[in-house]
Amino acid sequence: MGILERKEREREDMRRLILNAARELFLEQGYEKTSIRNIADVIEYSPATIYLYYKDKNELFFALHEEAFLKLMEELSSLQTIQDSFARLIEMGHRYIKFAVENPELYDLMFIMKAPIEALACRDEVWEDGLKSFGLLKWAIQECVTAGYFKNTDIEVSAITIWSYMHGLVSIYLKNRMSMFQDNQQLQRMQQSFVLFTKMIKETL
Amino acid sequence: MGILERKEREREDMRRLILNAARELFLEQGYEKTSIRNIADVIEYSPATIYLYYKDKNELFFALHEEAFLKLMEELSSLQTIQDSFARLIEMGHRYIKFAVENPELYDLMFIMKAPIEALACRDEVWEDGLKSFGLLKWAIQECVTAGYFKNTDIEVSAITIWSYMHGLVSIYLKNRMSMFQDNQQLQRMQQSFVLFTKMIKETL
DNA sequence: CAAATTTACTGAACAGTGTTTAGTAAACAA
DNA sequence: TTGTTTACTAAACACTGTTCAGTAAATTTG
Repeated sequence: MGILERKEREREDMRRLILNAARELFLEQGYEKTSIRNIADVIEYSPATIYLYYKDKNELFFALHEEAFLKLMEELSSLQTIQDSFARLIEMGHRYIKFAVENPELYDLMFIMKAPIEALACRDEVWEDGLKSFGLLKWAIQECVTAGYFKNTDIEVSAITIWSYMHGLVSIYLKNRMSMFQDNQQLQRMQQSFVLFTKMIKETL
Repeated sequence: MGILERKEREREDMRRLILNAARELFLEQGYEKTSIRNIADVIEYSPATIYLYYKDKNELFFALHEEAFLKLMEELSSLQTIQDSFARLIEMGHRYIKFAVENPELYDLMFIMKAPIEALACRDEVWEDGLKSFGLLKWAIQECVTAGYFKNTDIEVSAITIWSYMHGLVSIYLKNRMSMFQDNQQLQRMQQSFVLFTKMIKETL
């Protein structure tokens, strides 16, 4: 009975095909200007076909959101090689900013847009990707505590605080709310602020 | 020649009428589910009429965004009465969080959605509301420096850092990315984080 | 192998969206 | 009173996400 397996394979292939087209369009022209019909055009299938593989647009963008988390985790993976735990946390911050600036649409999908979270909600599942990356941050902080860099023991609260700062910084930038600075100064200001924040956590966490 | 003045008044009235309807619908059913046709229905005019008073949807939501800033500034106005400059800055933070939690749609409009900023961009004006409220934050920080609470003299960088943290905290919450905590714990965690952050800036800024 | 059934897909429709335009009726100016 | 401007709208355009009846091919059954 290899037929069922082949059909399952073909189904996965089709899901990939759709996802690849969706990603392409999404990344090159943004979420708002990407329609199911556009995606259907690219893969040369009818729009209705997409609904045989993804329940709705939210599910489709949830799948992309998962991919995005995979990419972020990949970019943070080589972090374990850094010995000093504080340096590691700082490098984690650098890469988080880099990821957000280089992949604004993916960042939006991961941490701002409703669509993926709505997809989760109506299947009432937990936000595993979020949990996992938040876990990584907590781990990095725990290591700093163990190494004696941080005294504060409530790692969860420390993690929220650090993540809030990081998310705020990049999303103010991504959503064009840094227009009080010249365009060419914005990234510089972010760097300056990041340096200040690292000093803050080093001295008081 | 009182006719021209009356017409101008009528024009303003109509803009108000549209804006009130838009605000009502927007606040009770969200941005995504509010259409020009819905607004037209409420005020009992044709959809096309709205376009005689607002260039497009972006302009309409820019007007609401301005209102929202007025409301935030109002909520922060009675702050000047607080004598101690550090206590004042902290209270400012409290009220910022309160505003965001109580007016999630307005907060979205002010700091996350593209629409209002796009309206600005295509008229190439500066983001005055943003500048003004950022100015208020800088003022509050300057007062803390003057009073000897803060040593750090780069107020602009301090302001970005504090605002980033505040914005991150509330927008993670508003965009439902705090699901790693039970629903009833989320606001508590935010408070705990805020307390930690106040300690951080008190000790190192 | 032929017939019956399942699977994969699509055209067309539904109910909406933002926006534009041609045309109309009322208000105003001459 | 005539001519012109103003305020408004019906209808259309080009879209959107989503559903569903119908079709043709693939697969299973007799």
